[in-house]
Amino acid sequence: MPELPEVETIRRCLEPLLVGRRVVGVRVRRPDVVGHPTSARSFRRGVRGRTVHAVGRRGKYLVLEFDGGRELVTHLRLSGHLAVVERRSVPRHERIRYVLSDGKVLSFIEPRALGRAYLVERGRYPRALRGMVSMGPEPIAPGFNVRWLASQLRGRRAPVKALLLDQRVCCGVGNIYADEALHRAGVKPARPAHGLKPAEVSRLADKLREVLRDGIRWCGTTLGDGRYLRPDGRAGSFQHRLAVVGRAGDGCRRCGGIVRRTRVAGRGTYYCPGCQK
DNA sequence: CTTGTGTCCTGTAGGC
DNA sequence: TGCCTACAGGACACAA
Repeated sequence: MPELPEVETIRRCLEPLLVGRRVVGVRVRRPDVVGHPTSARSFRRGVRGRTVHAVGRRGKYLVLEFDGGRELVTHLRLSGHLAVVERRSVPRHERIRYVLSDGKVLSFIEPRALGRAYLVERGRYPRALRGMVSMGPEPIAPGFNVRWLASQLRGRRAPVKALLLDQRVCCGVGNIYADEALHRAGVKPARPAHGLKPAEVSRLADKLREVLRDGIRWCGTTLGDGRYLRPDGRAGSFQHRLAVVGRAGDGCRRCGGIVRRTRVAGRGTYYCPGCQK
């Protein structure tokens, strides 16, 4: 499932392939993945003819900036995938197809059809995209620090993991990196947020930033489920460096304890009872 | 406001 | 072998 490091990897891969190219054709194969405007026809008409000026990212959203102040915002949700393919190639589960002026095709592939593409005017986000407006600071940017995290955890009795997954608190963080950050920080995912000591909050802020940066460095996490791939079809490699996710029953690499899988905040959760308190 | 639960969606894994 | 069900989860809707 693409989280901040995966979307950032996708962004970096797409940037040189898309900037300066014009979208000469749009094909919507599955209208319900168009989140805005309401009709696939107006989406198609609004995108066609536009030139990509920049490729950005906000949290887990990928943002293609067009001329004329419009943006194509895409959220990949759980199984979404963006691939640059040849003109003849039609990937399985392709939902939207953008034909580019250089003859290549940007294909929005989404087996579960939960991902969405939105065409909006810059800064004017529709109801369906209000998550973009309420989104917190990027954990890898300077605005995210111990003070911010402490202010968000204060007085909250929800499990600390639930707050890491809250995009208003830690944008871009999803199930994998939340578990990995908590493991690096030595904090049990189910701990009520307000019970964390200042040193633990501080460690968590540091480790969150660290694990996201590592995820980017290793080009994201490709697990068997979800099948995240980079736009050129290559896998990421952070899956080889996961400390707890997917390792239930195996030994913790730090303390030798047995990694467990439980359920926290309604999500499958991996942690080590030996070194996470 | 805060917190927990249900919903969307479909490929895959597991049971019999 | 093949059918069926449960499960996975990000973001949002909604209830208490």
